[in-house]
Amino acid sequence: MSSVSERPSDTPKTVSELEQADAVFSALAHSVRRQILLSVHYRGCARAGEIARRFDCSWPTTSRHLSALVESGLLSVERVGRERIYRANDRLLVELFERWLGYLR
Amino acid sequence: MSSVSERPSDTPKTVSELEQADAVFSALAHSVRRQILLSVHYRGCARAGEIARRFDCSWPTTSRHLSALVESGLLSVERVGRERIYRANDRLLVELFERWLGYLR
DNA sequence: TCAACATTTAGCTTTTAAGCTAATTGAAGG
DNA sequence: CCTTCAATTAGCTTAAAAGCTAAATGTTGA
Repeated sequence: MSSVSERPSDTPKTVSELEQADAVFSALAHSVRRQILLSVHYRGCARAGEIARRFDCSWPTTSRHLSALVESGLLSVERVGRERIYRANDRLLVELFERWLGYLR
Repeated sequence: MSSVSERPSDTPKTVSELEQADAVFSALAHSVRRQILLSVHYRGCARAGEIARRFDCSWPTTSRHLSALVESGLLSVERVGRERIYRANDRLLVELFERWLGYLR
């Protein structure tokens, strides 16, 4: 992980960090995705079908929200047989929000 | 501020709280808006022109980003003569992120 | 092997967001 | 007054996101 010296520790560091922040904030911009994220977090893990059943939109639409969350790094998937199990990567969001709380003080 | 009883303190409470979260997360979804927000925060306050000059996009585009930030509650404006002075409402974002850190634990 | 199942991908339409230039508003100062 | 200046609003185009249904993929179990 490259990091430029002479820079205060409370500002964004690497390009990839910026790109990831971008992906994460974009993923969080949709209410259904935020609900999915919290719901997966609270359960520990969830199959795609469980999640899809819980929302008003069609399964393909939810499926796309899931991909967006995975691409942003907020969720990860594991394939188990014909099912896919989603898990929340809490660390990523915790670190991002703590970094921002740092900026704001 | 109305709040329903019998509800765990670490879940969203009111409709307006949900709506505001929605507005805030949408506002944060654009990289330029995040930069504006942090830059106003660091300076304490800034005139529209100072902000507009600092970004690649046209002044009207920046102006719209500013409105989005104001509508979300993340910035507030004060009119002084023919200038408008923007200030960051840090509390809002701090509270939102702390609430989320609460959800994630 | 084949039907049933879980889920995603394709392909499409509609909505929303982002950007620009030109026009407008409204205050300041000669 | 009238010009200049700060900034927004109008009006438009393009691009991106969100939603749907139908088709495809890949797995399981009879």
